[in-house]
Amino acid sequence: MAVRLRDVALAAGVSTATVSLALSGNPRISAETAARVVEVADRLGYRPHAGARSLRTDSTGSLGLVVGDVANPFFAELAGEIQRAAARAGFSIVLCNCDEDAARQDEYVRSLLAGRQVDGIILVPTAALTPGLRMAGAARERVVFLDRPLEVAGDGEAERHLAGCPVVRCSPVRAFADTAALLYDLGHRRVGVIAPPLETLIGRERRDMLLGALAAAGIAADGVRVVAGDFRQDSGQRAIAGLLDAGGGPPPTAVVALGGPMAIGAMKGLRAAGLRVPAEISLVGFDDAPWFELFDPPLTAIAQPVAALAGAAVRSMVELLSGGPAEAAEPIDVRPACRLVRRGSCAPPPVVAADR
Amino acid sequence: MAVRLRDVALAAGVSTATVSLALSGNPRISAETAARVVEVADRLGYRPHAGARSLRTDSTGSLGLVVGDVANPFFAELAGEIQRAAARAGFSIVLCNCDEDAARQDEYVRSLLAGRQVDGIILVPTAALTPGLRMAGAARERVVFLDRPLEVAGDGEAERHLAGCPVVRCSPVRAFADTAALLYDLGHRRVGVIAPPLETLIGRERRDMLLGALAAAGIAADGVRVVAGDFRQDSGQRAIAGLLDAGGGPPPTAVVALGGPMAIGAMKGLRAAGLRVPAEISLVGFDDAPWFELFDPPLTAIAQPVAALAGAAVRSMVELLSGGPAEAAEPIDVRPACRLVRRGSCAPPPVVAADR
DNA sequence: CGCCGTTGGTTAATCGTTTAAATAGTCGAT
DNA sequence: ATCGACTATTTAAACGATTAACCAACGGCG
Repeated sequence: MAVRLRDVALAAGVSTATVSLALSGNPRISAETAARVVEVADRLGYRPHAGARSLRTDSTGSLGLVVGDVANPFFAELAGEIQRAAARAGFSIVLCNCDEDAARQDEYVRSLLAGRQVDGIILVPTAALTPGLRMAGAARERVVFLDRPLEVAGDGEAERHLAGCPVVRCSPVRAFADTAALLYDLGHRRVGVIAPPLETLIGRERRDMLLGALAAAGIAADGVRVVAGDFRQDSGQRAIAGLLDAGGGPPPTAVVALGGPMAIGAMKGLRAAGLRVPAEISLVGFDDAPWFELFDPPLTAIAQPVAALAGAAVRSMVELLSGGPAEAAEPIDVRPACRLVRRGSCAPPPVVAADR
Repeated sequence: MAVRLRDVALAAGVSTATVSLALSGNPRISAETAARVVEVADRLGYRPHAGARSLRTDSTGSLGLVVGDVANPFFAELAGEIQRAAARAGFSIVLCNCDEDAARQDEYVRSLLAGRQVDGIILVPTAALTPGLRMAGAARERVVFLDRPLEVAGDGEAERHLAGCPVVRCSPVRAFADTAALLYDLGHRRVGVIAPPLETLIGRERRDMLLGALAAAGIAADGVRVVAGDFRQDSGQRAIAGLLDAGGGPPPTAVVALGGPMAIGAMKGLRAAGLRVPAEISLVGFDDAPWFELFDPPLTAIAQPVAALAGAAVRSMVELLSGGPAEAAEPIDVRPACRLVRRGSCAPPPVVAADR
């Protein structure tokens, strides 16, 4: 049923070695023979048995992609772009949803890598340094971190190596500065921040960057209130409650949600709380989607250059696989950077609530 | 570096055969030996080399998932659910975006299957019967069609077999009836339909089912106007133009878009045309998303039971792989069926435009 | 003529598992 | 003691591709 190398060899009247070499374009095979072999091969519809090849060469031509959940629109777009970029580079993608769960994430990277199911893994890490990742780093495994940098705690052997895994992301500092300026100019002085989990580096990093930007723009630190979510939509919704009725001073007049689905949750939360956006409270999201413009109100959000990110990730992976620098030191900051796309969800704070 | 079966055998003081048998739970191995082997195996962190296993058993433990584009929210959700269901069944998923392009789709099914990269393919077919699919069907390949049934033109050998591939979907008739009733009751008598490509069976099927429902509800056939899209967002937007200024009678007072992203496009198109939804024109989409409720207005749409669909698809695949009926005749209609989720995008037609 | 280099190809070993077939050991019955 | 009939384990043969090592044929050259 299946046509094997041997069948092609038989049909072309040469040895299997010749077929293999010819198909891989080895110059030791004469042009005529090569041509004949190729012709026969695709007349028979020959495709090399992936397993056999993988056994022999210890490489599979596929990459693992481990994300929180493809249903998250940011990941969906990312997955699409990565698959396309990978296909162009001759790789296929095996998709894994870890549901933002560290244990599941670990299990996926371990089993994909250890079982030689893939040549490498592109990982959008969900959590801080877990045992599995630590091991992967220590073993100099083929992992590229995407979008979220990973914490390197301590300075043991394992950590040093883990740090060596390439990290691909893009800088939000400019977009944060724009956001801060926008909010300040509109008159906001109290802003709520829905951050990613603060146990993770990315959580603290985004928070700190945003806080820095707000401060630089002139919004006093004691005007900002931070609550952490877990990247999921629900956590965004819950966070709104926390932001709104936490004891102490008056509630924020603007909220920025620092992770895709959390912004959607926030919008639902705000609506549930009976607050009108942007008349009574402004909202900025992170990770854009084309249909945000159809929201009520159209959601202002910080967009990541997804295609560029995806391209850089697979490029980085390919390089890593072809013996690139295992000790790649600095995160690769992809250009173009994140950018703020202004839509309708930001407006001046209500007069009664605005101080000064 | 990598720990092989032999390493485990050595460490446990038995032969490789014993290890293999023990790990697969073969009762011919004594309980004590088995226990020892298992213990050693996971102390060493042994994972079988996927390629080697695949070579020997001619099965890979992975399934191909070929869709139009994961960035399409319906596919994104589907992909997530399928990956989870597959994981539960012990399969991993290799993801392929064919960008709603028939040639690319063909290429993916051919290369995945012929190269034994996957055991089977779950396919949301993008087009009518293509040569590649015809061959796949003829060769009794491991393919399950999902969501969109496939046209079986002619009655040659190839077609008969292709028809044998299982088809998993869910019936929209109830939801269509509800839609028709809703529109009728609101007073609509002229409705525009944005259909999938009419060269495809799914396109004609959805159109005909909807038209039937509209007629049954009392909306005369000459009141409905159909224009086809290609499932992509842009085509929905363009379709609106076609629906609106096509010569002849007055424009529709309601539009139903029969495919995910096309509804979003339609909404953009309507807005671009300066029409207010639902005051001036009503809109119903197909394929729901949780954030449709945040749209302006909240988009009424027909939801497919995605998780059920995904579950049925992998179940069907597993059954097929374990020697199920290759001649599986009828499409498997998944329960629960599609259902109409009413939100704010439908209202009575404007009085001036409403006839009678 | 004999030797060498080159060109174009083949032989055979190998990758890590699985599994049919062979083998050793044990026990009971004769 | 001998012969099955088990049981637990091992031996060895695949699976299909890649590739190092080998070889034949042919010219050119001293």
